[in-house]
Amino acid sequence: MKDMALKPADAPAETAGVLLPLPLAGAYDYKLPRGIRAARGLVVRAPLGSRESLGVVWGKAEGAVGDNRLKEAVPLDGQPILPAGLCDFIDWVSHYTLTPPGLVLAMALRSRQAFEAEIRRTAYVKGEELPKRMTPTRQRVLDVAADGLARSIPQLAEDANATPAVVRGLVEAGALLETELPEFPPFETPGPDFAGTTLNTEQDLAAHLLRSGVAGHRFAVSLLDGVTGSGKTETYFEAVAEALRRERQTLILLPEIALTVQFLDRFAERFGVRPAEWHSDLSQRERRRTWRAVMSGEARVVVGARSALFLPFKALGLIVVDEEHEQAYKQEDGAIYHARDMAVVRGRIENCPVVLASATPSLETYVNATSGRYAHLRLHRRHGEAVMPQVRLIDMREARGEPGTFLSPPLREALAVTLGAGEQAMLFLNRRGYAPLTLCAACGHKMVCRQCSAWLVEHRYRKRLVCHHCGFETATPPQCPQCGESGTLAACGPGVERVAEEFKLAFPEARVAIASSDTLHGPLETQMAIRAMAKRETDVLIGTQIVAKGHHFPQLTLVGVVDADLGGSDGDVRARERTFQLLHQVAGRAGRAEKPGLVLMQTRNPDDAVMKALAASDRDAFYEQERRSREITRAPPFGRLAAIILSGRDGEAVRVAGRELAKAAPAARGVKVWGPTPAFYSLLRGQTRERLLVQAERFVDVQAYLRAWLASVKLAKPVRLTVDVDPVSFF
DNA sequence: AGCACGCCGACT
DNA sequence: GTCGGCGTGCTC
Repeated sequence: MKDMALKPADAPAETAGVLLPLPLAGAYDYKLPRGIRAARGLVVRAPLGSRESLGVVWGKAEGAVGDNRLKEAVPLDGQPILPAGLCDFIDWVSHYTLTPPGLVLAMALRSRQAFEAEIRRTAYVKGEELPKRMTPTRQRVLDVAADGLARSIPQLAEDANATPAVVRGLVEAGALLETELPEFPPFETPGPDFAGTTLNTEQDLAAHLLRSGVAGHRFAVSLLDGVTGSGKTETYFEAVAEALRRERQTLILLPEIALTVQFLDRFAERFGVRPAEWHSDLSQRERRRTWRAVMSGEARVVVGARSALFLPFKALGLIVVDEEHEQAYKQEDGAIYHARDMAVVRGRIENCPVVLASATPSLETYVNATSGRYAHLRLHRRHGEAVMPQVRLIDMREARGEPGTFLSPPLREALAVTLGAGEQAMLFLNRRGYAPLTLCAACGHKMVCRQCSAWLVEHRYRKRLVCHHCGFETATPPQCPQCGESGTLAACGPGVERVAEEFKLAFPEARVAIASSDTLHGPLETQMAIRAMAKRETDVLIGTQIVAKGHHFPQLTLVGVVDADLGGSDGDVRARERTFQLLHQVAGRAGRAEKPGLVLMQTRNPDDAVMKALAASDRDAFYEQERRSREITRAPPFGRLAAIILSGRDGEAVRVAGRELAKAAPAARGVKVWGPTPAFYSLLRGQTRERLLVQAERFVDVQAYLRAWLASVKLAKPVRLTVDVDPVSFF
């Protein structure tokens, strides 16, 4: 910062390309004040039309606009500079995802007032002098201040049980001296050796490798691969400790905020203090505080959701992506990116190790780990005596119960045995509400959302039909809106509510709880339901994927999967992988203490590779099969995919645009373009959606191909075009 | 993203 | 006659 002033004051003003946090194609040229060097990353205030925007010096001026017409951008006070690693990362993400660089910058500058001058607060400390007149109240105030800490007037008054007037009197008398307090209390530094850990041999070996990676200060990716309860967190905490010892920062990414509370406590047990947090629920103030502390290097460890990737780390020494296979890492709106993949990129740019942790890695990561691109650190053993549960398949083509029932006789029998033995059970069905489809028995009319093309899901407790995509709701009508017949609307298929109804009928005395996002509002209620289960106030928990994640119930010995085929093969290359991951995770809930667990999965495809691998508890058999199938079909990671989504209110315009775009697709070796086809939910929130899919061999530069293609077409106004490089969902 | 300019309905 | 609705387009 200092050398910027070294330029002679009479040197001509420099120009620079300034990136603005707006969806513009590139940087805009500006003049800089005389004597200010155009250093990349320099944060400026840039006049823009009639207003002013924050901007960042990005490079040389492009020269598209004449120098005489350039406005002057002024550096902020203190001439803050974004870390070079962040600037390079923004460019990389922009290039890879085909997102305008300014939009990516906007994600990085999400704390708008991050650069405003610190608001310092006046505070008071005890001085040398004593007041001429001493009263008991005055004495109390001085006693409180005796510890030397600076406090505000109201704070002192409150702590000493006095009125602010008394405190002010002491200030007048010179017994309290005015000082300034920083705007925020500093982040405390976690202690790498606060609490010792005992690791088993396997964990110790993995921890050793991770530690030396951090010490070596080099980019390398490791997959920390271990079943639930094998101590992945404890193991990578050793790498965090090493980064702390070396005075480098750590970023730990978690897939969702709901998981952070428990995580923060666990972190505090190991390191003495909670780490800094970063997620969308932070207040403006907390955001500003954390952003600044990350940039200054004061925040040593940040735990956050995917957006934490765009924080201005001063000296990043380690990135951990926990539960790396989670789909929540894929950002689907605004800039579309996969936080796990971008974490690897950031690690490469920052020259630091990246640790991916999972019990059921994504196939991409698995392939990278088994091919030697990533280090593969496996943790096989579970804590204590816990063993993996036994998984048995129930062939629903043979074992169906009464029509309209969803719990097969073998599953009912197992439930009876478990409850009879005084143990707990869980029924898993990844479907909210009572029934996913309501159909008129007389005319066959299906109740669908007018905004979306999705079925309306019946929520019987609330007596409403709900669209799970746009939130549209309507009272369940007494008669069919199509043919007008009464009492003909029939619920088709099960949701958790319906399974609960059937269960209660069969086991009237059992204590049941339903866990879905409809019954549990927020992490607090989820926590309460989990506690009730842990305290054995619930016998059977019936839930959606909300119950699949890491809670252990020692008395839970039976897990029933109501429909293991859900989410089947709807054209999504990753559907099988996701089914496997989810069911594996659900199965892991059973038998975590000394009691052996049993998992029963109801399926109509018992010969499917996913089911067979689950039944044989042979995870790698599934991965190897899936790897081969992806290799044959040139699906990721053996080929590249990119989706182009066209959307708009005017359905016909969208379809026309789709056809025109397809016609303009350049021919290229190793590239196939499919579509346009209506997107899976072709109508979403009233928007018509069409999709084109680009399938390319690995040697193809997909971004260059897409750029050339999209530059050659001009779309009609009411149609929006989004590019999704490496799509994971096919909505 | 803002904010201006611009061309059609109900009002002090 | 104007105030204002938000559609389109530009900002170095």
